[in-house]
Amino acid sequence: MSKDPRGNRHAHLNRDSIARAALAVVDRDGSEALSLRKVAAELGVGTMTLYHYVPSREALVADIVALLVVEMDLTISSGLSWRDGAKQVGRSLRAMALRHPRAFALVAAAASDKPPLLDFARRLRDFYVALGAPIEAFVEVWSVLDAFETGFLLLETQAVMRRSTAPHDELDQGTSELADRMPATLSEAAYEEGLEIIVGGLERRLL
Amino acid sequence: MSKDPRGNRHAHLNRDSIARAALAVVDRDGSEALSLRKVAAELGVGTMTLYHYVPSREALVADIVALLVVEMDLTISSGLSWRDGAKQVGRSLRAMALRHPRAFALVAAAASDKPPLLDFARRLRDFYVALGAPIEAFVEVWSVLDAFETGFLLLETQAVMRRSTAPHDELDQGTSELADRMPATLSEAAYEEGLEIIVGGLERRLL
DNA sequence: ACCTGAACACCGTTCAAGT
DNA sequence: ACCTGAACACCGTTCAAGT
Repeated sequence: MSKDPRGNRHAHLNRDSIARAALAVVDRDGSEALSLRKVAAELGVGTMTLYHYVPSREALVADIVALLVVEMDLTISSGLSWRDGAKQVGRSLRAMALRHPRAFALVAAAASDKPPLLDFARRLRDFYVALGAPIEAFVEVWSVLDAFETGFLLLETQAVMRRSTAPHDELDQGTSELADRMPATLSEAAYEEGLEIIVGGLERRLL
Repeated sequence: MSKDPRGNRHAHLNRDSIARAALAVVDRDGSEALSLRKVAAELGVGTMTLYHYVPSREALVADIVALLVVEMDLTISSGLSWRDGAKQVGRSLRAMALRHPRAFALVAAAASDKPPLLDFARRLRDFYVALGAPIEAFVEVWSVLDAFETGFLLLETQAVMRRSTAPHDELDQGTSELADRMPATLSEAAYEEGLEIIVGGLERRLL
């Protein structure tokens, strides 16, 4: 290991690069296979070196969630309505989930009152306010819409992961039929349908 | 340990009693604290004894989910409409989630194409069919409604668990305000509102 | 100053041995 | 036949020591 001018043995190592390596591990091996030891090995450093940048495994997971959440598109194109803005966010979340199906469970399980998701919620609130949505309604709108999106994408990413592994053999007929219809249902069309129902309902009721 | 007539040293031990002990551990210590070793200690048996009844930790978690899912109320009172049936199921799921806030994450993360949840999906389909809902629409209705309910209750059970621990001190003002308004929003009223929006929207669109 | 191996207290699970 | 301790291959994390 060569030393950089400041004496760091690993100049490429920092909180961000560690989070990216961790996300790569999750994308490849699944979220339950994430371990500090594996991430350290991936980066070619000793396990304990990571503790100089990240205080705990929990913090590392939060960093991964932060990395995923910045991928979301909250840009405001001119003339964007509140309805279309909400749908744009929903589609952007789905695109992120499908880019990282094995990591999405971490987003769904992340605490909504702490930095990575709470910061995102703030960005989202500013987005809605900029679109002219009444701020009082924000938390209501966000919770109902976000609940649907998280729940749906949790199901859809599960289905995506299943598709790339084994089929259902051992199950009886009636049950299998139901299971086999799920992949088709957990689709872009169903998601758009859900978005339309909820965005339409919220508008009629709150705005 | 005394022996029963059949020679079993632990007559009270079976897959169901193990699942109940495991659920008790999760309700008390949280889902991430679940371990076979702890459940065995709770039951006063050696860790390896559990393997004669449950094949793996994964199966034990599935058994816990099955235990939770049978708590749901799918009884059909006479004259029940499809709309009210859907709401009854939604309220029953919420009641279950609030009875087991620390265990609900296991339900949300459970595979929807395997026995515990798939069996429940079948019961649910029969319930909707009995209420006169068109069977073709079932998977669509179920996925949109279930997505909202799972997502919402994941947020609400998180908030419930937070309430029984520390408050938010270290966060800056604007962010805290947002976080502080969440508990009030993740309430029965918001859940009912979401149910009404979605059930109404689905009826208008599919039925 | 910066990094890290050894060690500790946990896991799930296999296997061979206890009664 | 029924049960289980010891052991293995993993964890996250502490602490004391390496350069």
